[in-house]
Amino acid sequence: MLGATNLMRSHTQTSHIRLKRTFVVVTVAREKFITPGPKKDTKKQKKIKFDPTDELWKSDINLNEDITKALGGVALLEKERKSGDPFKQRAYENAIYIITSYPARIISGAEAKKLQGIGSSIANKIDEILKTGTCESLKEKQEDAELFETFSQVFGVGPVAAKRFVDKGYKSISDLANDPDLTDMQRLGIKYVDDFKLMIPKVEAQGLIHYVQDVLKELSPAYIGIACDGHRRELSETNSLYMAITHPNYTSSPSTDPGRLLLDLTDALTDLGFLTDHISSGILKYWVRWESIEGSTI
DNA sequence: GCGACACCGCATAACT
DNA sequence: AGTTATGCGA
DNA sequence: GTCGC
Repeated sequence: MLGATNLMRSHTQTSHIRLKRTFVVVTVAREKFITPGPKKDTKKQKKIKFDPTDELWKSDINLNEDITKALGGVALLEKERKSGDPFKQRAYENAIYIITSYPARIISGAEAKKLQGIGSSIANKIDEILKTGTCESLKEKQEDAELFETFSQVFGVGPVAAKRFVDKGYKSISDLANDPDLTDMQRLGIKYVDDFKLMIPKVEAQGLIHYVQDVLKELSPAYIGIACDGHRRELSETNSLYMAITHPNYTSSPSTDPGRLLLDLTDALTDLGFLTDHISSGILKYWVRWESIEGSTI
């Protein structure tokens, strides 16, 4: 939460809106969420540390594209196989990023291993890539990895579900629609798979924000609703929209909060026909899909 | 060799 | 029925 | 997966 004022600290809600094609997400931030955590101290490093701001690392072209490409494939396979261990995944991404930025041709795994972020496992793979041009494991499972990536694009489908779909033999997103075990969120994700990829131009998002703010004002003039995230950062377009809403009398307490702050708003927006599909809904979080109203200027 | 690598709310499944 | 675990998004 | 203890 940016600029956590006293107001934000005691009571906060976020609303995420996406349009035309649109989605609204509303969350109430808890005190814990905006409390800055402890800083970790960095230690000495004997390995060569990657610093993207250093002139030394400024490389316009990737001199090791064969390596990073193969590693990218291996990373995807690992993700598919292990249903996405986030730490392993990050380790691969980090290594690929470093090698891509490396301003010289890598001629051995040992050379790469000197870099902080590249250990023996990736060093060995680099040797294999340099020797054979690829990794053995890549050849057989390439298609699975690609399908895994495709299915992962669906909102509500994570590594576990994506892997399940691959194992079931599905070949396209349209195949997923018939799966008997889809969650509601996944059904919506399939329905709006293209929709979710659309960006919301700034001007359009502003209209949405004002619309929500007007509805909020009508509920109670004391309500406060402000845009966050991409809008706050003045981006020309965003792929989603968040709002934080609150009220002077509101305090976020899971045990006592009846959730009315959020529900009053979403009920009103639903009655107006503004909200359509409800992705999820709770006391602290409310996600919905919404359509622009026919003839409306927003 | 072994834990850290950020955290949390919600929906749903898997428990008891 | 209530409780805990898992998957997911961000 | 890599790193640091």
